[in-house]
Amino acid sequence: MAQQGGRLRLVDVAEAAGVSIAAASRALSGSKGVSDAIAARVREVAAELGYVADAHARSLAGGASTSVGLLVHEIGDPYFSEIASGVLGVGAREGLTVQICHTGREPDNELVQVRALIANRVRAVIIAGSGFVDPRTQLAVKEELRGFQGSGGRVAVIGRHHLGVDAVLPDNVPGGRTITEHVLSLGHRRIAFAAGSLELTTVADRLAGAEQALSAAGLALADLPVVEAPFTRDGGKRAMARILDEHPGTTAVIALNDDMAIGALAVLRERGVPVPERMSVAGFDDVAVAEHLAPALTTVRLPMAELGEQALLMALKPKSARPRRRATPHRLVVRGSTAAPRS
Amino acid sequence: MAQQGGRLRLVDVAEAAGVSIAAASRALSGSKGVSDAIAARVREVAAELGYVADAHARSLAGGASTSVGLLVHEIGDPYFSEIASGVLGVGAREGLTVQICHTGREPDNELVQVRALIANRVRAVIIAGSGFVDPRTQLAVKEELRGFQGSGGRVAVIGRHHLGVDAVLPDNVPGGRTITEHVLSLGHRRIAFAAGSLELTTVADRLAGAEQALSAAGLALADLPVVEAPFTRDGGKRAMARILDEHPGTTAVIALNDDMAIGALAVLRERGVPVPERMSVAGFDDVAVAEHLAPALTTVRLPMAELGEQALLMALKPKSARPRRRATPHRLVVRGSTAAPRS
DNA sequence: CTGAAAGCGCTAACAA
DNA sequence: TTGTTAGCGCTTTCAG
Repeated sequence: MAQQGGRLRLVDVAEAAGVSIAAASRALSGSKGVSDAIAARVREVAAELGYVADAHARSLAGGASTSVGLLVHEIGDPYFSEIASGVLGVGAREGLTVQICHTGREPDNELVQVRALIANRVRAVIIAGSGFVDPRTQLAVKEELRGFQGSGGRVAVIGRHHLGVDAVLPDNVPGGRTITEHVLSLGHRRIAFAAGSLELTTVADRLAGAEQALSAAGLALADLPVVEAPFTRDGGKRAMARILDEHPGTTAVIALNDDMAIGALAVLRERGVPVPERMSVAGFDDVAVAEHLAPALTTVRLPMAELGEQALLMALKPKSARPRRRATPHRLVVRGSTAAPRS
Repeated sequence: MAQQGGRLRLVDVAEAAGVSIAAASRALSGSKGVSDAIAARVREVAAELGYVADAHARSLAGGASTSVGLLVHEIGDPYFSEIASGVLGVGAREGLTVQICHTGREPDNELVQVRALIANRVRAVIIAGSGFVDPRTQLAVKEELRGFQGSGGRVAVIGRHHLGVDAVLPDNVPGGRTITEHVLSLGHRRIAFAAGSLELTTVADRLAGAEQALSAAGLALADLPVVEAPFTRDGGKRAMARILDEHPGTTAVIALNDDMAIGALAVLRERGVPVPERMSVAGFDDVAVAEHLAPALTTVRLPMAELGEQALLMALKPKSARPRRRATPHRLVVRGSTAAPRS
């Protein structure tokens, strides 16, 4: 149960069990080629001593790495922390440790972080969060990941294309259509969009869905205000302010994620614009707090934790000939923040 | 820029630069004893080749580990994800990777997770989140951490006592007093507490602060309902339901964290109890969404990201003779969810 | 089935 | 300053 000074090593366990370190290794790593009797004794002794194998030595020696990497934009953002929760859950179940990096929404950090993960010999790298419309933005990362895969590493992405790897894809396009259809069905025509950077594929996809819904209703996205701002709560504030100032006739705002919607609601509250009476607000993601906002937010639910789980599960499977893609469902969740425009 | 099949190793860089691997090692790890000229050339070649040292080999060979571990209760919980954000921020700045584990609020998982972290040769372990009133609960963990420290590992905790290591301590006791004083000052006397498990030191501390405020006002905590439930949104719902059912005269509820407060607000909304007119609700933590709730939540602000930053910074300093403790400030944030009881 | 021995890629003595 | 060499703790051939 106790160990002092120098941590104990495999030799110590082997000696205590009266076997060779090879046998001890096999017993503990679960490889074939040890009698059940010895395996059992070794495991027992190891447990008694509180021995835990050095993961570094293990992976250096060619054993399987027991850790995976997760890269997100910002771990403090509920969207990503819920994804992370899914990843950690599966990781714990599989006996894997998870290294998490975040770029702080600074795309240039991505390369460094991915390299750090690879340097740590993770078995798999999971990248969550929107990619960029311009594929060149991620050339270096792509290159790095190719090398990683070349040496047996696995890669899975969540909500990102252009990378030629296994992917879990949230329903961004259909979701964009769904939420827009909802707002249209309420009777709104003077709709504005609070969008994150148009460079983000997530934003582009959600807008593409919106466009489909609009065309079906005889409207064109190009005729409606699409205000671009950071894909955050603060960006939502800025976008809402601009919509109010520059497009005063607007009756409904579709924010392209919940965080922006939260920011938008804050501005509307400050300015005394009643929601949904004077302005309907819709979000996207359904983060855990969406239902507790004032008013509760109408949004599109994405199964975030599940996204994370699926991605890790996918990354743990052996590589397939062609990249796997797995679409996840979405669901419209109508709450108090949207209503018919007052006539 | 590119590397195929086998990842490239230090030898490759050394050869390409025309120096010994020792020189290359020194140049890249920034140790003393290389001419600037060679150091520069090696670094240049390495960058060109896209070489990244194998962290496992490096740490196995006795070099400093470049990763730290963070253990939280549940990464999807904003309290912890904001702490994690602080840790990741400092980590990135210091060139450290961060392994995050969560127990899923299952204390029994803690030992396994801590061991996994140690097995990964992290330089430091940071444990965030309440400990347990009964010190025996964590005997094994404590033991494990002692061994870790004995072999040079560093440990810091956030909001947890009993562990004899460096600690960043949120103002739980003073904060508990502050929020209770606020509610008392509004004129409430029929106050109920929605508490997480009384086994959690955080809960005990916040209640202790409440007790101070109550005594000062001539009241006794023992005379007031303290409803125990899980320290989560859902627990908040359960606690609120019980308070409503069993203590109908209650005019104010102090939830011992924001998550519980959010749950409480949900139940009050469902049951049509107006807040704050019929019931005041206060929380604790000031998670990012607290200000966007309906009504906005009166709470005690704890600087979560800073907690994480401080803890990592502390853990990166050399061990001190006696454990460091660093208290962080709190601040009462009065919003719409509390008001005087209607007379 | 078992054990002895050869590394995994790197750093840290040690020599030169 | 440089280069040579001995391991770090483990897994994995390879003999026995």
